[in-house]
Amino acid sequence: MQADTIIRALGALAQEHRLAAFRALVQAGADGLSAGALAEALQLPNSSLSFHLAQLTNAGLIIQRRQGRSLIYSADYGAMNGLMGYLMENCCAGANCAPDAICSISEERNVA
Amino acid sequence: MQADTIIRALGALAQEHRLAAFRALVQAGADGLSAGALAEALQLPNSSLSFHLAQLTNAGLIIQRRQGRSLIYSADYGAMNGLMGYLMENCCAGANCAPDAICSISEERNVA
DNA sequence: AAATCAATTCCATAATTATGGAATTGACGA
DNA sequence: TCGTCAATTCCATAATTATGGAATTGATTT
Repeated sequence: MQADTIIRALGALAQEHRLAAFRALVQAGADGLSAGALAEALQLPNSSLSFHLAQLTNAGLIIQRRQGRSLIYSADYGAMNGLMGYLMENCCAGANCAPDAICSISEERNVA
Repeated sequence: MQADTIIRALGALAQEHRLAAFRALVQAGADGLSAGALAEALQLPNSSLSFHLAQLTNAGLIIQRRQGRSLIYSADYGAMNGLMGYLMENCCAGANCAPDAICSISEERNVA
């Protein structure tokens, strides 16, 4: 995974409304949520939400599909995997991990 | 964990030089690296690196300690755990996870 | 206490990012 | 094909963030 892709993903998540939107989608699972439902849930003007959803989409974190007049968004779990794996790559140089380190988990994830 | 804390952490990581610095520290493990060693490794002016290290410290992602004239930085693995757990909280509403979802891993982490 | 070295803070400039009302695009039902 | 609804794009304004040279702070050696 490219550093640039990772930075876009992190930047996309580093914003109050986008973080809230992403988490709502993570929790919604495969069914996803419409833009309208998200705007309602987050109490945001449509144009603002649309801007934020575009950022998340551009960063590859969420996926858009059309259903009638609505656009349905859902989280891309594969992208999340990649993001976390990248952050933990070669954690502790592969050894001497502190007890609270998560290297073992990141390795598990990288294998998958 | 607070949303605001998470946003600061993500924002701190969403920058080329800070992401590189953080990863170098993750890979360095508990020994850490001095500011000078990092500046050398990343080919950055001291003042710029200092600015970025302050952001990472403020976000709680890295820890500073003094060793003689040098300041040694190291990654805070606990903060990373918290960050990832937060992003995956209630993933898929606890059920129906897609095959590529990482819910099981995030639960494992939340328990720890 | 003076010289030196590591690193930070200060500061002005440059660049990027967020906001929301108004206009527009695309899809559906009568 | 007209009216309506869902959502996006446009755009000007406001706010935040990055950069690096020069000055400063703190710690060490002689």
